[in-house]
Amino acid sequence: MHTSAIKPAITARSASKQARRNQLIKATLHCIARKGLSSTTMADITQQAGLSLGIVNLHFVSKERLLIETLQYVADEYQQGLETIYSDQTLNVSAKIRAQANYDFSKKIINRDKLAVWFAFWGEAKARPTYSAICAEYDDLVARNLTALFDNLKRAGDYDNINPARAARAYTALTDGLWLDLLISPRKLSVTKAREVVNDFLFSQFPQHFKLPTTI
Amino acid sequence: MHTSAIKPAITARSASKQARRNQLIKATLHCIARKGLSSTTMADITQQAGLSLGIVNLHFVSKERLLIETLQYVADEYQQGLETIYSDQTLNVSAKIRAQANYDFSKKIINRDKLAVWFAFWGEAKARPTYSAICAEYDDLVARNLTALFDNLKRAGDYDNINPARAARAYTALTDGLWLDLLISPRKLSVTKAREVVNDFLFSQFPQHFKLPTTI
DNA sequence: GTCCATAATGAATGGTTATTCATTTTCTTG
DNA sequence: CAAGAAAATGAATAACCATTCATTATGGAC
Repeated sequence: MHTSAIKPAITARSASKQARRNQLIKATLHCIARKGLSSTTMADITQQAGLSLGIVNLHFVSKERLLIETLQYVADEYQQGLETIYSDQTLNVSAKIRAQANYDFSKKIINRDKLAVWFAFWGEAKARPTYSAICAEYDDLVARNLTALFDNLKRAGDYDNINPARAARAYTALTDGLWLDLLISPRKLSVTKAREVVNDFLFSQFPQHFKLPTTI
Repeated sequence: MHTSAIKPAITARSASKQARRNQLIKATLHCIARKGLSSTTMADITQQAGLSLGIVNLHFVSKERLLIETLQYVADEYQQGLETIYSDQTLNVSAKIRAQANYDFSKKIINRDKLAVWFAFWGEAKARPTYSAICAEYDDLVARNLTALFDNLKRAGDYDNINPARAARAYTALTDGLWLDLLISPRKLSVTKAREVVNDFLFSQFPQHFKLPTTI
């Protein structure tokens, strides 16, 4: 009763706090996707969450902090998915690359709402160092791991002309650019087509390890 | 005296009006790059231009209109440069592609201020159809022309595996992504490196028409 | 030089929005 | 159940900002 009573109380309390924070972050995501970063207000967010106006300041101190934690949330989610792939011992090198390509264009990562949030923050990044710091961090993870994977493939095949670091740069730039296209002109570019573009790229760099997409 | 006096007066007047508009657009560009789209105010813009507070409403009716015309200005500038290349009769197909690649990473196009402006608007694009319409328009121009150029190369060489439309998509996505990288982490990616990535890509797609970059 | 049309100014206005905090509600503990 | 702490509320506040418009400056025509 004595000692055991303390811990549940603390956990229950902090758990509920974390739940509220997540609830507000989710609401923020939704609002940014619908209205854009610049015209999302505290009233929008709290209404979307079904809570009262003062709640954000109670849990996040300020709007700016909430926005930062929202970006961090999306970045963390993406990063975790990738780390699961990178650390999966059952996958060989090319399977890992394929897994990342699938992941990068999976429903979890690229619904238009999440894309809108990414680009909303990227748009403000130059003016706000905190935003670019968060973005740069995940960029680094991808660059390091992909370079290592490509380097492995290079040793495994006949790929004298390949520069692994540059190929990794190209891959991330390619996916970022395709995401942008999916956001801006979804009528012109479908997810299926975007996948084909990535597959083309991988095949052109490592023809011994990736298949040529079915339709030319 | 009679008839000749009318014309100069009109031109002088309208020229001065256009000059004021351009002055304000330039100031807007500068402010967005420094402070971000969301925290650029009318006071910022007019101060930057060295003019009075009411001037924007006089020349552009509203802030929103000024922003739209600012985006249009940057988009037009980019588009004009490209059209000059596409219509240059002295260049053959691969020279045109090389010219575009040079142009896309020239000082005129990618100073960080202009990149910041592009991405600021892209960030708001989902929530504001007017923005995405302007962006989509230039996207289309590039897609059509590059596809045609790649198609030409395909006929000229031994490129059975190439899908010209997809290669064009890949090129634009690649450059968009590299621009983003240059904006977010300029410490990690230099313009020189970005150019190498693009050259690698062109070589990998059309090895008979582009040179392998010097350093692997 | 005078007049007048046009351009520019910036103080005042009104609408919007983040933040605060006194009050109320909810939940835990004994 | 009582009491008290923690969480939540939302009306009030204060800051900010786009827009307006009465007033002033400018420059060309005669």
